[in-house]
Amino acid sequence: MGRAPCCDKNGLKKGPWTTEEDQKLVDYIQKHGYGNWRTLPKNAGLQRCGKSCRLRWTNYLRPDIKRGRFSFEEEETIIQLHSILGNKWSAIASRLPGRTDNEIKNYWNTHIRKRLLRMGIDPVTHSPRLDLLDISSILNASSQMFLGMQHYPFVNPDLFKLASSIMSSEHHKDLQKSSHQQNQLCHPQIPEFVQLQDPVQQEPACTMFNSTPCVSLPLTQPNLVNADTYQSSSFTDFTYQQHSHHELVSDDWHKSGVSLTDDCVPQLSSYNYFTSDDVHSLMYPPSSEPSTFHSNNNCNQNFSLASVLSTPSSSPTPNSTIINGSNTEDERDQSYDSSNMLKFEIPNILF
DNA sequence: AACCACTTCAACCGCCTCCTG
DNA sequence: TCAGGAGGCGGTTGAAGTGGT
Repeated sequence: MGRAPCCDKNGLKKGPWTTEEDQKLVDYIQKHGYGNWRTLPKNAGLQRCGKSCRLRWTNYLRPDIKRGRFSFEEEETIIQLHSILGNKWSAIASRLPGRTDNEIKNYWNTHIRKRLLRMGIDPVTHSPRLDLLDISSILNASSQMFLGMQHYPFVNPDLFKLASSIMSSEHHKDLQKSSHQQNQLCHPQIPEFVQLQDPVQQEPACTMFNSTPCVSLPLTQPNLVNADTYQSSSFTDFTYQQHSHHELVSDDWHKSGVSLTDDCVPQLSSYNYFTSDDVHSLMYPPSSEPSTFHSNNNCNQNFSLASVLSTPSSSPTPNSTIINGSNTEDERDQSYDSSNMLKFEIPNILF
């Protein structure tokens, strides 16, 4: 359907807001509250589009906005949530009190994204950039991709619970629509939002079990399972990609050492953590050749391209550590060295 | 001091979803 | 059920700021 402009653009001011305009908007909202942005500018005596007023209020004038630098914890949270939610800036912002989606989006694009790229990490997938790796080795290894699944590190459970709750609420209605169909196939204890069906294919997008598609996940967004489930399954974005394009049948799970519970939940045996040396070798490789990334441990076929890792004590200091502004980019890079964020390893099978 | 390149971020644009009549 | 409006969201832009020469 056609969509009329949100406002008559003729005679409406654009561009930076003046202090007078800000004051008018603040005064009006303090007296009458916000809402009905279409009529608000007229009532407030502003020659502005309602959308412009809303944006100005939500991104700048709102009294609860936290201005200033992002703390280390905030940045860590952004990265972890982004690895799960993708560019859902509003969802990410909802978990960072005082921060707006616009601010987080800008910060991601101007700081975090660049840093990840410098580190050879794809900011979209949170995986090592494949264009920097030996593709042939990767292809050869792809058939063994699932063998090391039991060694995946896992997303910080707390963060994952947050993300799960976000996505759960966001997709609640959609899930209500589709879940009853899937429920016939799945165990009743399977949370609704792991039973999504690919709306396009009309078949499970990620069938994990060949005969009984208990868990199917949408292709249009990162894998997301219940937080409690995730503590024992630990998908990464990389595995998501693989699973999305290669149906994972039950044999794969059995071969990989993943046991299936009655709840159709894969059980993983252990979590992996990484030493700071491992991270350092990744972030500061001896040469620009990505293939020189060394596999740090003795777990053969250990494929842990985790974008977000468990950070139970992620904060390097008891108090928030400011990493934006006063610190240089290099210093900020190094600050990751002392945390276990952004740690992943290249499996031996890729060499 | 002037110029240029680069970075930052507020603001805009257009699309999408939800709500209402 | 559907059309249309309102609000929300993510991508993009461009002015202002900053640093280097």
